[in-house]
Amino acid sequence: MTQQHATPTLHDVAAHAGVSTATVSRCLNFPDKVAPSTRDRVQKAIAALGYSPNFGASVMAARRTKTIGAIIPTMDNAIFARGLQAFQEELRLHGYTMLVASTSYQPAQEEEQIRALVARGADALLLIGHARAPEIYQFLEAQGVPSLVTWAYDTNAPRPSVGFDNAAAMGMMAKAVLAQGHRQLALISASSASNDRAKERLAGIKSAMQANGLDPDALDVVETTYSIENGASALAELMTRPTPPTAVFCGNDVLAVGALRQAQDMQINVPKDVSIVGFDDIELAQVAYPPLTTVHVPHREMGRRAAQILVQALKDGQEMTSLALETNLVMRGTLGPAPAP
Amino acid sequence: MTQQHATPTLHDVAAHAGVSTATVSRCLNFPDKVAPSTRDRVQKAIAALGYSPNFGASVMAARRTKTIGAIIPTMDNAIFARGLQAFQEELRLHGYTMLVASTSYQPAQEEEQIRALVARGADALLLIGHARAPEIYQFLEAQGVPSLVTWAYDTNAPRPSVGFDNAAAMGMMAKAVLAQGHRQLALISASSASNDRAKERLAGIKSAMQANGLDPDALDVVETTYSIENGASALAELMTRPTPPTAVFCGNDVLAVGALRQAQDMQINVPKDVSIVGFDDIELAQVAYPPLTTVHVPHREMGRRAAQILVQALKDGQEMTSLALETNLVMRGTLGPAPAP
DNA sequence: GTCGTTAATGTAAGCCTTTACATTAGATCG
DNA sequence: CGATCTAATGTAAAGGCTTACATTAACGAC
Repeated sequence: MTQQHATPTLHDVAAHAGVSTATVSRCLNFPDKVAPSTRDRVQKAIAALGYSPNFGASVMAARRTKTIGAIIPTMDNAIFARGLQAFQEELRLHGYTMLVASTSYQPAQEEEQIRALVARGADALLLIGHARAPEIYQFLEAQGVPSLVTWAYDTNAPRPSVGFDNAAAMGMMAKAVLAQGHRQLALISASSASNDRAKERLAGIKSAMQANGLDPDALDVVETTYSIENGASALAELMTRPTPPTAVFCGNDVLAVGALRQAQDMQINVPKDVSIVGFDDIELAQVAYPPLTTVHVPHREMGRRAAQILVQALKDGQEMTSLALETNLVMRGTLGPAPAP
Repeated sequence: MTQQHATPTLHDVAAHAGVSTATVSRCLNFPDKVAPSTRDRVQKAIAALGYSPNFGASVMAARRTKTIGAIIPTMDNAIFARGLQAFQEELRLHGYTMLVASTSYQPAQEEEQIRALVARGADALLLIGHARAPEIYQFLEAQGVPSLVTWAYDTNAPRPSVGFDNAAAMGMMAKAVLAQGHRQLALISASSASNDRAKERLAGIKSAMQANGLDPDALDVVETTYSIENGASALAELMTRPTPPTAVFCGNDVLAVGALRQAQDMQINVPKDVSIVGFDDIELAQVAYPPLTTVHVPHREMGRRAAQILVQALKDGQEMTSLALETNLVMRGTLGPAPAP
């Protein structure tokens, strides 16, 4: 006749408080739909029994998990960390949980992860960049899972996004570089095939060149994967070409910092002999030596806003509207005037 | 009479394949418990209907979510990113999903997150460091949620952990520093009050000092929060004291890199005037200038192993056994001989 | 052929909440 | 005071899967 010590259920709470299960449930989900006195009683019962709702049951009954999935290329470097942290913090404020998955910049892995998170009950998804197969969007549509693209902003894209104009941001940087007299330009970039941010940034440079009367095709592009090592070897390659660049754009700060280190190793002075500029303004940038001139992206705000938009959409079922954020140049020590020929 | 296009259920698949729901379920969860021919038929039905199991229902029926929570102090810097990435990858291999939450190094927030993840149905938890209120462990015990501590290894601790001996690791570094003739030592560290890693690392230095006939109390400690900025101001403070240190230990690489930058700003040469050493060996370390001498921690392996241990424990219900990992010194450019007095 | 054994499959009882709808009790008003 | 309305609460039906247990089939051993 000993008391069972199974975890208490809604039922137990209801009995203890002398109300129906519906009332307890309402207390939990819509507190102001129940009379204060009843609410009190129920809350006491909950406390007394140490009740905590059963997640599975509530997911099943309510047909939502209060979970939002975020699918990012990588957690390995800091590019996405700060934005994601902000995203998660904001989500929490609204009672949502974040589920992260990473794809190592592989479209196939991304698709797999998207399906996995949807199967896992994600109520909505945060995606990086617009570029992906149309079937994926159809799939999400069919499953009724809203998705928000971030780290990019494109008025022409059919889907909502919160981010910044990668082309304009990099274009701004290109203008600054050109203003320093550089004419031999190079870019170390991620492969632009399946990465629309990379593609846009490249486009930004090219159009700035064009605006300055330069041939955009003269831009020397090395495509590689984002890593310090790869940034280093890309720079090595560039600097040993017949006509080495005097300014090197990098697709992000990680590459830039690698390039910077390589220049150092090769005894090439930055920015005297060659200028190197990055993109993102992550922590690395200010610590590099010389401190990296780069494009500042408001990662935290982007994450916060994305969360707000998503939660709002989930709440009212409305379409999401895109949001453009500002980027700006951070002039530090790695951009200087072009060396005299 | 149009075909309903509701999402198909197990039931539909069973009907389509001409088997019972139990068989379909088994096909999904224990494929080798069903005859190959049946399995084939079921798989075809699944494909034909585009069936995907309902997460909520399966959680409710199986009483597990196949989700493991990871609670880390922060995602903002790279300290935990790499280990977590490896943790997640390994988890995926076993069909588990990772749920992350961060605490900003606040014990209260950590407790909240632990409860949130458990409420959210986490089957197990990954925790950083041993130090937390006993009630939390009791709570986890009561809820039947296994937890594994990582980023620390302590034979004396009552709970399983996979990590490394923080005291020994930092002790090793201290020995190297002392061998360079340094006698005026300082430490920039996180508050050791609720951070056992910090406490252990401090202890490691002190015992090395003792072993060298130095008074451990002569160690000049500045406690602060992990950030580049704070590392910088801590160094500024230390270097303006009446007898500035000749060697500064840092609780992690983030602090060290901040200190390094500050030294630069103050025109203090590293390592000629002062040596600075870090801990963790994150990406930052090799990019700093001069490249940081630090303690290498096998983050990826730690994450991978933690995942394996946890999954195993979940599978067989056995107790977990601790695992100690090796750390090693990475001598780069920021540790040099003590300057002549 | 009979029995025991094992492998494959089926039956059906949960699992615990949410929520549409029904009911009841007060409050308001003509 | 009866009708109407609203707020608070109750009733009970899903919701889709897992799994203990039951059943059946197949195969050898005797």
